[in-house]
Amino acid sequence: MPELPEVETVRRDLTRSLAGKRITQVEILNTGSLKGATPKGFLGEISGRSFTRFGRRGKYLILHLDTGKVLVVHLKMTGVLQYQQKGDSLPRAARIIFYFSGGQRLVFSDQRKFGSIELAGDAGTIPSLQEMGPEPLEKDFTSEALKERLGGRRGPIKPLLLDQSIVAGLGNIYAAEALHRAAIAPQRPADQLSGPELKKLHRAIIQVLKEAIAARGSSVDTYRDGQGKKGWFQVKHRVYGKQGNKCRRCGGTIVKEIFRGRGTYWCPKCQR
DNA sequence: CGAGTTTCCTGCGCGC
DNA sequence: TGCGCGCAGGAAACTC
Ligand SMILES: [Zn+2]
Repeated sequence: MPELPEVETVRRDLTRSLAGKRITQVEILNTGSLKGATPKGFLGEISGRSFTRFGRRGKYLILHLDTGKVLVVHLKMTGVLQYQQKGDSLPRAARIIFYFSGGQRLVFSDQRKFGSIELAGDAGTIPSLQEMGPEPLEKDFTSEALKERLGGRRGPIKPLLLDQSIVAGLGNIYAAEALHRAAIAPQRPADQLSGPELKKLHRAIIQVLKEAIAARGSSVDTYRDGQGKKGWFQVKHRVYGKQGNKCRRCGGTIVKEIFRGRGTYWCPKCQR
């Protein structure tokens, strides 16, 4: 599942691959993957254009066109954006393909069709982007900012970490990993976290995201980077997907539980 | 406003 | 080996 580190890896890859390339043609294989324009309108807006800048906000990738318009991409669970050379084999789940003048292509594939590419005048017009919380790797994400965003909410901390309006870019993997590093149980009511615990959590979020970016993300399922290659942070996971294993901190057994309808991985012995 | 529930979609793993 | 079923999950849309 692409979360902040995976989307950031793709952003960096595409920045290198696509700079200065002109789009000659677009092929829409699944119209449901396209938002903000009809297929015909999309072709008209995109053909002949080039990408000028590659941004990210939370798990959204923002591709700026030379017209000033943007493509806002969300990979959701199984979306992949990969740059291919002429002759590379097309992914089975290819949904939208951008062709470039040199014969290369950018392929958006998405097995479960949850992801999308939205054409917009600018990123600010998209409601979910307007409501996005602080970027955890920016300077304004302080432990005070985290506390303020949690705003005395009484619900359990884990679902709140998945709420993009509280912190941008965390998903099931990195919420679990950050809570384990901070030794906080997923069920703990957010308003009962102490000052030191919030500081530890804040630090854990930043550290795990930075380490994951350095490892080019977690390829637990279908995730691939901008070159179609796997990341390797999954081998560094301490709780996510590690049910039945021993906790590296306390020797306890990692469990997987369904909590609030989501798979939740944690160590009941050292996460309190 | 917050909190809970449903929906989207399809490959995979499981049980028989 | 083959079949059918249930599961996984981010976030929008909905209800209470
Ligand atoms: Zn432990």
